[in-house]
Amino acid sequence: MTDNDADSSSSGNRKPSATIYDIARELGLSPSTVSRALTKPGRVSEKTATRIHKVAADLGYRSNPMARALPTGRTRMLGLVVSDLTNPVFFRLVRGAEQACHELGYTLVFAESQESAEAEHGTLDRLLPAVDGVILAAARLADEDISRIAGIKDVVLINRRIGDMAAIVPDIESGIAQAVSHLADLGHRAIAYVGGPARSWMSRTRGDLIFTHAVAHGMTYAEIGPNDPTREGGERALRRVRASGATAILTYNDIMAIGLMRAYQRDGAALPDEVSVIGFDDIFGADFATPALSTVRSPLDEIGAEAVRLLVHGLDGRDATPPVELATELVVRESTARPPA
Amino acid sequence: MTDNDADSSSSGNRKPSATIYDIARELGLSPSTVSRALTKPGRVSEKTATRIHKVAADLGYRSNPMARALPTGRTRMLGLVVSDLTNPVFFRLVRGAEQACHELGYTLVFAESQESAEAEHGTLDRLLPAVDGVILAAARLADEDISRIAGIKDVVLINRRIGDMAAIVPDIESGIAQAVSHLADLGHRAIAYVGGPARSWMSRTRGDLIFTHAVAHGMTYAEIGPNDPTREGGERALRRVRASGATAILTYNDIMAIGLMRAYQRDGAALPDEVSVIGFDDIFGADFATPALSTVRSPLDEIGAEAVRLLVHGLDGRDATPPVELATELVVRESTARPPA
DNA sequence: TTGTAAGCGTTATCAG
DNA sequence: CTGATAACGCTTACAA
Repeated sequence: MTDNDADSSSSGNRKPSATIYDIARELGLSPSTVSRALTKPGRVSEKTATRIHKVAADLGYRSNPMARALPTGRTRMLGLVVSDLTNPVFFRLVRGAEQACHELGYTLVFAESQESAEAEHGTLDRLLPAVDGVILAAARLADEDISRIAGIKDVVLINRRIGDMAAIVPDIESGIAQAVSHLADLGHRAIAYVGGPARSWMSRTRGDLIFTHAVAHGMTYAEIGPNDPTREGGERALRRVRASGATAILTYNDIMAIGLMRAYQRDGAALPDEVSVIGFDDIFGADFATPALSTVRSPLDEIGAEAVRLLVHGLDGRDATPPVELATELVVRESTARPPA
Repeated sequence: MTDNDADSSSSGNRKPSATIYDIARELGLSPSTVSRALTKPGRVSEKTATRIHKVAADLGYRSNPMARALPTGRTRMLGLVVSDLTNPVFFRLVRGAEQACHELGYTLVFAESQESAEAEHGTLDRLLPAVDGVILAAARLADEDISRIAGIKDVVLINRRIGDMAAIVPDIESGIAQAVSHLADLGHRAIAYVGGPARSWMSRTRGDLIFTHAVAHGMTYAEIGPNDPTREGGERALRRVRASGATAILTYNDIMAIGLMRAYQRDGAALPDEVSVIGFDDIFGADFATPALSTVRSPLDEIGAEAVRLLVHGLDGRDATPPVELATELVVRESTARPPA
């Protein structure tokens, strides 16, 4: 059996990758010296260190993260849990998180947690033992599930607060204030908020803030929901939205806004002349919807990155830096206009 | 309850999770028996097996994947490498892959490989030792880089062929045939293809196929590219597209199509009256662009899932099932019409 | 500065 | 059917 690596079936007999033992043997050193040279700069003589690095490179040595994780208890992997992989909101989040991980030398692992029941036996349970900590961007997960997870691993929440758990939440009020005064300036007097899932902390918070600002502007406020945070959710809300008599609608997120607009248009309504709509997040595609969607933009990438930093900060035992308040802002596009006369 | 779980800083003194030793001690058994009971059904007496499972549940035991990976050499993790996390094409791919992983008891890990240089030192190198195999959906990765990776771990390619490496590629011809005859039926005589990155196997393949079918229909064919596979790439192609004199445009992907349409519209062109455009993939948002984009749809979810199945199939030493040919199909929406008279 | 040896949680081999 | 015992690749006291 000669070393046939060029075998067509890629699986099978691949030569095992080099270990610190191979390097040690090659150099007549002890494995521990090699280990030190590779991980603890300065704790090994300059000379041997360079020799070791050279051989390591020659052998194409890569440290085995599993083997390293055993004695240290640290895998240098982080989990990111989202509620729906298909929701484009998460992609900028993922992006930011992935980049921060990269900078910090961590690897990102994903999971989708459709419902809390799923969380019990699903991917999450397989994921948890493999990571050092978890970032939770799963609006639909129940508080109890999250507490359970927090009892096992370090957790950072995104867009949600539970007690004093570490969390990254942008300053939503800034964007909402802008949105509501924008609407007021246009002459709207009646606002409706199409909410998301009942469980969603963020949906409630947005609703409350919109309410406060609407009232401050002497506007009327109606809340419609809970709804699925999906396009269909937005579409299905149409009748109740119409019934509210509002001329300006804010939805829990952009997808719902897009769904709602589609439903209006199918109904023969002219947008934005008949109603103004504003979404949240500024997801991919918001700008090429028709009309282009005005929205309260969240700095999703930074949120993802900050969550990672906060998490590894905590992991390193450093004091959890108080979460930076990231600003949100209104992006005015074409879905808002004066109310009908 | 002295169990002070409600400690404000979540990090710190978490109680170490139970091991098979804990279970063994509790029951006066040997660890190996516990291990068997938990992994090899039937190789342990019914009675002890149930006792073990009970205690395991009571103790909240989760097997440690790192520890398991060491003796077995298998981490039960799969890597998914994409070239741009921000590209919505990947959403559905990821979705499908994640689900298949879930079913097979694997965990999915992600990496973004912007360029091959990056692949050398970046996330990929940290990822590789941690996974059993990799799915490559990175059109921009050079063949050599891929070969290098294939020399280390099992690889399955997506939307690309290199030699006889395992790959999942849908039957693009079916969709292209439909697209081109659709255009021919509408009366178009001149087609242009706005290609993607020079390195992209898929871009070339699509171009070649379009060419063949265009000629077969007695149409004129022009190729424009290479271009960035982004919205900007599509926008920037406008002048050259116009210069081609084509009345029907196919672009390498949907985002470029959307970019191109925007550029046309900014230029004052009426779509689809002036030109028809067709994209590829049917990404999120294609249907709410204006005009709603006609596109050659790929079964991205299934592609992702099939890639995973093929990969773990190979991992298990079973003969790599010949990749199923998944069909593509034209989705006609509003971006195609008769050419101007 | 370097080497020795123990141990991390599991699986696998071999006896009993 | 069950129990010792030796790996797996790495880190980390503790010694030299």
